[in-house]
Amino acid sequence: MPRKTYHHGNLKNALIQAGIAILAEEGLGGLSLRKAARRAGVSHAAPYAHFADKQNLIAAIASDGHKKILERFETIRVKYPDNPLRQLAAGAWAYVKFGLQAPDHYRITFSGVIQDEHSHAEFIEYSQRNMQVLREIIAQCRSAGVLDADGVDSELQAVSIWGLLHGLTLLMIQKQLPSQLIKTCPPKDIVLSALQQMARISINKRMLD
Amino acid sequence: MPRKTYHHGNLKNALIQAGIAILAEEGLGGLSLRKAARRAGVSHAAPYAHFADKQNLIAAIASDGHKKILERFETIRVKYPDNPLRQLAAGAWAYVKFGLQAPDHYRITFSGVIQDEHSHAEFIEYSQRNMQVLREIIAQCRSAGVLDADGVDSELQAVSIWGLLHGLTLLMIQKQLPSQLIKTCPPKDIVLSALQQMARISINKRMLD
DNA sequence: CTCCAAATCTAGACAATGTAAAGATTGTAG
DNA sequence: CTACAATCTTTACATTGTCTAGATTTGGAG
Repeated sequence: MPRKTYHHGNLKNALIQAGIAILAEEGLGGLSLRKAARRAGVSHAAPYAHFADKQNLIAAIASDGHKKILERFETIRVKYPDNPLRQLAAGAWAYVKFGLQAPDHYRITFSGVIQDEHSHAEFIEYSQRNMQVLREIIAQCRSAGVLDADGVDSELQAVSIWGLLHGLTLLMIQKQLPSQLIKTCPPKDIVLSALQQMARISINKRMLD
Repeated sequence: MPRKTYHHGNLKNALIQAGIAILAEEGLGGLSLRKAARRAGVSHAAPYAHFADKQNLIAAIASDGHKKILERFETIRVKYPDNPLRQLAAGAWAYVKFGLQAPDHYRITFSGVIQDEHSHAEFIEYSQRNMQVLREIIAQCRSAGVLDADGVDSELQAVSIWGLLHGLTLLMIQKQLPSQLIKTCPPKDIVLSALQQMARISINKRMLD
């Protein structure tokens, strides 16, 4: 069905949503500017009024991924305001869960399309805020004495935990973990165990929710 | 310069090497079947005698990545035959270093192109052997008492360490770690710290080599 | 050695894609 | 109301993945 108005009205956002939908239905390989334009009901060159090139659409989709992760973090922080350890546990699981629920959206979010520090300001912004949230949670855990400092710089601790979660998420998404393990051990248990090994914290499965 | 013989002689391998070279020079986005064919000095359809489609060339390149990582592991194992802890430390760093030296080769190796378990037998083979090596090193560390078992299933321990290294490698490759940290802390220190946090092992920087 | 089938390579074609250019339509600031 | 800027369409072109038909070469059966 063709549009009534010549102008779409909200094309930029429609293209981002179309892109996310394509990722969900057809995966990374199915994403194209023209297909997104078709879904939004505009001509194949219309996107160029809003995105300089395909990379910029991808950057916008990646920003949206970071934003969604950030929202989940914020939700958890207000849910357990005075329990930083639970924030850490639940936040970690929420992060991984986003990856499992929207695998290709997650992958594109961390696909490393953004090299230039100056372009894609929104992406940089959200990405840094996510890192900042993790830093804060870890700082609070340390202050509360529920997370070992152990002479480890807290920045290095944050980066290590993030790296761990990121790596496991990708390996799970891409089915690269030993099939033996996958059959006997649900993702949640893998994350729980990994977190305990890394941070030596006393958490249980319930605290991931 | 055109070939002398009608038949290339070793086209399959030449295409793989061409692909790896393209990855090094132009990155993931620059890789195309036709470009690889051009480099090998054959027509654009010649690759189809050796690879059913582009995915199969990618799978072959990914297999090569796994093979190179495996070779590094083996080298380290014969270098420190009776020091499993050092095998773990040096192996971990060798893994990350491969990612830093050949970022896009590393990325394509773990890009998750292989979904079907039955196709791409070579990839599955190498991938499993890499996992097996890590398992063995960890088992030896445990037996030698230089790595805490701590009630953690050894498969989960292996997967966690792998996830950690994989995640950190990607974040470093894609420059997604806080720029503040990058400026003050070389990759080697990041890996060393992460390993110590995860496995609570007593290793120093020298042992990574 | 001969000859044929299989393996390998070329040439040509097609659809999909990213993207540039030129022009049409619409919203809006003055 | 009008001129300008933003938005959108149409047309066009190069690149790419992949298919088909045919040419060349190789290896092995007889």
